[in-house]
Amino acid sequence: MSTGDFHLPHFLPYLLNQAAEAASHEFQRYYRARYGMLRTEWRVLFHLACYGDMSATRICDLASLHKTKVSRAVAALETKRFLTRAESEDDRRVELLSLTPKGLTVFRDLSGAAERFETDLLEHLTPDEVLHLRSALLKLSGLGERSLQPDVPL
Amino acid sequence: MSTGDFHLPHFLPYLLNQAAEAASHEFQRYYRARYGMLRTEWRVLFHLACYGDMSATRICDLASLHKTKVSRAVAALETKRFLTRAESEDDRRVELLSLTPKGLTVFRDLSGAAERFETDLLEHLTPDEVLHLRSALLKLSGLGERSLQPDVPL
DNA sequence: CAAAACTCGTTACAAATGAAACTGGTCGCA
DNA sequence: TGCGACCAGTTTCATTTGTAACGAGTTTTG
Repeated sequence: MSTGDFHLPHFLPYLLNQAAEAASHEFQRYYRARYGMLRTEWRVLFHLACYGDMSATRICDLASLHKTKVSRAVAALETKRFLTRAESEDDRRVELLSLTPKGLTVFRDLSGAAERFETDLLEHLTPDEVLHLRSALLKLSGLGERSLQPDVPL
Repeated sequence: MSTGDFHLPHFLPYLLNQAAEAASHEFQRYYRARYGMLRTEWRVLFHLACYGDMSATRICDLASLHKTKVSRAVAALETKRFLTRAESEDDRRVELLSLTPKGLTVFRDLSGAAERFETDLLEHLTPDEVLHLRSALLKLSGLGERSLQPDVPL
């Protein structure tokens, strides 16, 4: 039958999702098995490790995550003693999140694993392909703009 | 601070996920608002429309979806009268799924919308970039192999 | 041809998610 | 100063998902 000329594997949102899931799969198994972590948890951890201490809201902005998700991830990471909170002195609503040494160690383990998984992934692409791929994805994701926002806007 | 040289927006699984979510967002709003559909539901619908009638298990294989997800999506689509089931004569465990005319109409609407959203997305990329992008994503997704499997293997 | 092993699809229960209400805190402005 | 609008982060509740067990049917194998 095959009605219409729409071809599913050419539809970019679909293709992107399939590629994203396939690409994330091994890494996900790793951090789940090893630290019982959820996706949002490693993301929060990585944001703190890569960009330094910051508030939950700032992580929401950088990672396009909803604040409830981040709130729960922060709670989980605190329970695991991977981070600590400190009330900001400027604004007592804000909590400044910092990784503990333990959290930092976990980050180093995870980022090492991440790099290995990524290397495996990229094995099937030429370096040139990888370059073009990242550039295109960066444009699509809108990740470029966000990271330019200053820490304390205006 | 910025510990380690790991740069999050270069990590492919992360980048892919961000791009995938950004790319899916508008389309998701559309099918949710218009038909109260979930992601798995449109995927099932599209598989039937693009590849013709098939069983739930075959959709699982093609789309890398878990059978419970597909089972629930099929139930929802049946409730909405977008598809019907017919017990296979060869094997009474299997249900052959077919779109109703109504389901087909919905597909035509959704695929039209999908194409418009995709066009918008691709506006920021050159045709050449798009070509490379799709090719790389296809390799990463493993979607290439799956679609080659015959309907009745061996 | 009967019992064991396997497959299709559903269901039941636990865990994760999303939306909205809520708590405590800050800011603007009369 | 005090009141209303706004913001950070949490909690609650409904929805969605994942896992494991299940019922019914088929295939294998002895």
